[in-house]
Amino acid sequence: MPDQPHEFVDEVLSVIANRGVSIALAVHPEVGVGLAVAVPPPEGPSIHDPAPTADSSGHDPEHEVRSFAFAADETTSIAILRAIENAIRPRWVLWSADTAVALTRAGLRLATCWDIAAVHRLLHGGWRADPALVWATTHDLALDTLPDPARTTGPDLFSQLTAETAEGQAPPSLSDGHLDPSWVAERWHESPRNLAMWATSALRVEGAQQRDLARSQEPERYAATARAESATALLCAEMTVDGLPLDSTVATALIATTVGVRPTNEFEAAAARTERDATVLRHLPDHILAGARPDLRSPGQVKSILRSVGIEVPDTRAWRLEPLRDLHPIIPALLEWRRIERVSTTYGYAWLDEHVGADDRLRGSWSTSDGAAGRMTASAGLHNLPTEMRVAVLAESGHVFVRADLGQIEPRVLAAVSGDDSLTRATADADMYQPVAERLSVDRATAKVAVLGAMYGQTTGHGAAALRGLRANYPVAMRYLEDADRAGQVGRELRTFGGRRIRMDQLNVEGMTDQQARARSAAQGRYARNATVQGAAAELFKLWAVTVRARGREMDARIVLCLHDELLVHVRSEVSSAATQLVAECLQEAARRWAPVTGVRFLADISVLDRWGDAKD
DNA sequence: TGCGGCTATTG
DNA sequence: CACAATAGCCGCAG
Repeated sequence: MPDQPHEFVDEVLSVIANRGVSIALAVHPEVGVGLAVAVPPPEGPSIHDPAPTADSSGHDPEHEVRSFAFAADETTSIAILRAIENAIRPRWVLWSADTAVALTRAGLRLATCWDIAAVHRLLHGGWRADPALVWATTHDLALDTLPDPARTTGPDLFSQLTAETAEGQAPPSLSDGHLDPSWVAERWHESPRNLAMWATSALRVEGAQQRDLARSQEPERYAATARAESATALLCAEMTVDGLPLDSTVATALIATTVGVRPTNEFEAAAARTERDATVLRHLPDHILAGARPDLRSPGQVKSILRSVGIEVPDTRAWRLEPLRDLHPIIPALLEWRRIERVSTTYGYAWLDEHVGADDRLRGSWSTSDGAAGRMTASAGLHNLPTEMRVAVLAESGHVFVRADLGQIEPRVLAAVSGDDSLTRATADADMYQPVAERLSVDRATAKVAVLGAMYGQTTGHGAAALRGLRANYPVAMRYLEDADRAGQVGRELRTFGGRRIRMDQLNVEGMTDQQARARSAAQGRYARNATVQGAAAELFKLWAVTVRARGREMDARIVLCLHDELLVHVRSEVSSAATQLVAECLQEAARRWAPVTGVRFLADISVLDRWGDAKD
């Protein structure tokens, strides 16, 4: 047992010589490092084993799992991992992206990984992907017998069993096969030895996921998606830690022009609120104001006060009130109040205080995929920052943003995943709605609405006539969408092009009227129809992003924002043209790897900016 | 206290 | 108000 970090590294590397091998990792800042790796036996494959059968881990049964443990503080742990990373660049197997966030915070940015949770979400859909569930799924255990972590009394309940496993290499599982909940909660980091066993469990799960991918409908493509998802988890960890450069002075000024100067205490804040409400309430007759003051934040009360001035509306959404502007002065006053109230509550001083650090970085947490079609998600308003606020997103001194967005990504992706030759030919045009319009003998706007309507499942309105034209001219693509729609309507399982499972388990029509059930079924159809396109677009986008991350490392290009079809890369000013070229090349590389045969053209609009808000669309 | 509904923002 | 997301507030059930 080595007691110096470099001896430990040497021992690990003496066992793992080849680059790119999978090493499972469990790490804790106060405990140390645990590693596990599958290695071939030293004498080579044995010849006397008559019929080697793949075990549940999915790894070659000839391979022996070796585990390593080292007690260390956080700094030493990071140094060890960095030495191994630099020597052989392994594919680090992680239980989840939490580990990647912790390592990134500590200054270690891994090149590649296998994110067990992300791969689980890819293969099985849904959001939950904790070790207990993933373990049970990969071991074909019944999910209804999953131990409830909340009701577990701790180690004492299973002390005999865990004492036994602590001596050997067996993963910490119960007699029924489920992961021991006390390990999931606490015990995994009680000692370096436990970390090594926890890593061993992770390695078995990774092997099982590889096995499941190998047996899937499209083994190579789905496995490629799993690797890209894992790399995306590393990118998300970095965006979570780094944040988005934001000039808080500019942001503060913007907020001030809308809601006024920052209140210095609760009293001032309340007074400003009352004053704001009064700009609307003064348009009301006295007898309404005589009772309790109406609450403008309550949609029901807004409806009643509008009724009191003779305006009857089914709801009070802005788009519905907008045409009624001239009917009564309270309408424009209310719309303006809503705009200001919105800034005040969601993108005001509280938002600034909570999410923007002293280093002028806006930080939210990023996740690799939502629970549905697989797009990335972000909190802290990173994905829905009002366009006016984007002028505050400012590159650091000596830096610029390279901003790139994919043009017409969803219809191009539809052409690729459906394999529609006619639609693929249309993608040769930089504006693919133009050739579609010519083919349908309609104007461009109509063609665009029709194509989008087909992907969203719209069946009524102006696009309806053009929809028939689409079916006649692009039958393969339209059939692809209609097949997905039908599957969704009856709750049949569906996967995106890259293999993401689209869950359809919310088919609960109990207690519904026939009409409600039909509406639900139609909604699921639209959902499924769109998820195949939106999900596949997300797969291409993520592959593009992680390619930029990998290739941009040398010039220290940092992706600071991902917005479904848009990338914002923060780079030193002197490499801006190299970075621009890189982003363009990475798109072509990603497209080639994602859909190597279809010949669909993908394009990006790329510009160099100081401020995100200077982007021209 | 938790959750559905309403509203607003984005792609 | 087609498809998706996050977020804040209100009203109501438990």
